[in-house]
Amino acid sequence: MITLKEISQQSGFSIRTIRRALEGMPNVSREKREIILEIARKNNYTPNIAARNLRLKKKNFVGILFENSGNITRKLNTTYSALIKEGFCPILGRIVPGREAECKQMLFHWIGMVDYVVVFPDPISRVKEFIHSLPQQYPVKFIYVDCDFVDSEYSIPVNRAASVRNMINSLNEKNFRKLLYCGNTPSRLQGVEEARKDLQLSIQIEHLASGHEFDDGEKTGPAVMASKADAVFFDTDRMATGFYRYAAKNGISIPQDISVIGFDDETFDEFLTPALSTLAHPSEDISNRVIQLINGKDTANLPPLLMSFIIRDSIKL
Amino acid sequence: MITLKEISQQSGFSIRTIRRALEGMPNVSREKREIILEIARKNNYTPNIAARNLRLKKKNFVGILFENSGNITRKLNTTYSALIKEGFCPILGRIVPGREAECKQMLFHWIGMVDYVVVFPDPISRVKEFIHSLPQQYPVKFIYVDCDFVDSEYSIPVNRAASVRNMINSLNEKNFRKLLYCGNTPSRLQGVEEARKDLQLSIQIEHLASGHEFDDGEKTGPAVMASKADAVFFDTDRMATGFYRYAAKNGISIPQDISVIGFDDETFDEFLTPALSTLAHPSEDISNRVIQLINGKDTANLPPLLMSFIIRDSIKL
DNA sequence: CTGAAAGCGCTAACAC
DNA sequence: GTGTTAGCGCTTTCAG
Repeated sequence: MITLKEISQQSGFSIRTIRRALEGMPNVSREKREIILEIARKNNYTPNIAARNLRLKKKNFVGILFENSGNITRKLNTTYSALIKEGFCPILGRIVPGREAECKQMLFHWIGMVDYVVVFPDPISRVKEFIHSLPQQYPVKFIYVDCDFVDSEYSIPVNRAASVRNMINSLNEKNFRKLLYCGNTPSRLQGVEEARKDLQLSIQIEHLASGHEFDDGEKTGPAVMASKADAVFFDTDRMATGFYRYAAKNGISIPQDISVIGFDDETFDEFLTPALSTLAHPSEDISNRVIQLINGKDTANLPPLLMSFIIRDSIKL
Repeated sequence: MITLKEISQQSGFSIRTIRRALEGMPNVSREKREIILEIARKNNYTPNIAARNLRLKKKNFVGILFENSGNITRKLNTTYSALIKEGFCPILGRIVPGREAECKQMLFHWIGMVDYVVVFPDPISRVKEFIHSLPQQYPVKFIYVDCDFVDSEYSIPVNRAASVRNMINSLNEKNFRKLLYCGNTPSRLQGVEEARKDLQLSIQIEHLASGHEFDDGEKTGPAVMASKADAVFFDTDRMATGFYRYAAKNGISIPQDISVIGFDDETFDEFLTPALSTLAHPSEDISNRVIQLINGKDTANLPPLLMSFIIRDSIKL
């Protein structure tokens, strides 16, 4: 890895001249420029961005912390690309429940590299306290995406309750008779309540409390079918996948016997059989707000974002 | 973000003393140490690692390039954790087919930050030329994991053919009559051939050429069933998932009617119904070799790694 | 047209 | 015990 200084020594010109040549600035004689460019090319010169940032007191890196262990979700991917497009360099880091220490060590390395860290907690986070404790510990700004348990000026809120309400309204318009909500998340429950109260619905809604993992989805199978609902809405796509297993084992056809709706729009949803309908995070909107925040704009007064209802084969139309 | 210099100014002691206090070194009087620690704590001092690395000409960051767009695979996760455990800081970056420019820009930022970049190509890579071109362009060392199309002293080879052969041998021992291999990948084909030649097999093997995406798996459905094989082995888990859809739509029971084996051990495999059997990458072995390489050990003479055959519900025993 | 030099935040050799 | 200083690779101001 050759440096400006070395190019300067090899060529005999000053560092200032090297830079002028490399940056294509005027005021360098043709011959010198060519000599310099030749040396740079031959040695594969690339500037040391760490040194540049140090000098400029400016940081091109933006941290992205995400919790979901296996999947890089759609919203994260969109933000990642948007950051690169804006000239930043995203660096990804995982938070794994039970391995918070790893994450701390990583953040420690990030100091001096990043001004901002975008946090994407799991829709149902298992490391709330840890995420909560971050801002006090590191001299960087944390941007919280769809994270209702942290209050910060750098928040990008998503109104999940309103999104659930809209989804229920849509089912109602499609003449579904009875929806069973399966899970136990405040935002979803609130959405269900809002739908019941605010809208004139003919659809009947019931709630079945349960966990929100794969196994929970499978376990609720008998109760779901006993409810005689014609549609079931789960807390997570994982859960819905669990219910798929119950259905497969018990001769239940989706969506003929019951329509299924998940939450999150995980990448595998469309590869399930039948492809899973779900509520999807507003990836584009999120990445736009992230960019705005990093560029110093105040987004505190903007309204919360909404998720969209993605209808796939798991819904009987 | 407070710096050593500022602590020095606020306290009136020299930078050297500050460091000694902060690092817990001897030769600082108790009172001074306490004053210093107090200032540091109050201002939340964290060292600027970028500056430290610049000074030490040492780089704690290790890049990890991965191609698989939605999933962070098991082998990548294991390496990630291992690196942190060893005191390095992994920074993740995606390669997305069609977006090589994004990746280049990212790598550009990494220069000066990293000495090593670990590359995890997709099992069936769509950016071979790009990956091939990397070493010539950036002054860092690229470590290639299970990447048979690049030849480098920093390679971690995985013998996929031998792994396939072992899997077939195992099926043979379980008294399967006929295996259909579905796909079109040289390494798998070679494994099939080796099994045929080297082993005394009673199992019959046929090959059905096809693509290796989700849709290809679904499309091969009729031919797979027509083959009367009692087990089918696909090029990828994605493909196997596609075949699951065909099975679901056509009343075919897995594994009663046919056993299914994938390749990759994607995170969603165990959530499919039935849970998908597959060949899994040797995550632990890979991460160990990565660490060895980064620590300057020569692994060129070590034997290639082997994948393991993970038997789940999709195989009839 | 070209060069010298300061300084970003940190570490470590060397002095007192 | 404590302070001074050079230098990592880069950018930029100022002087010729």
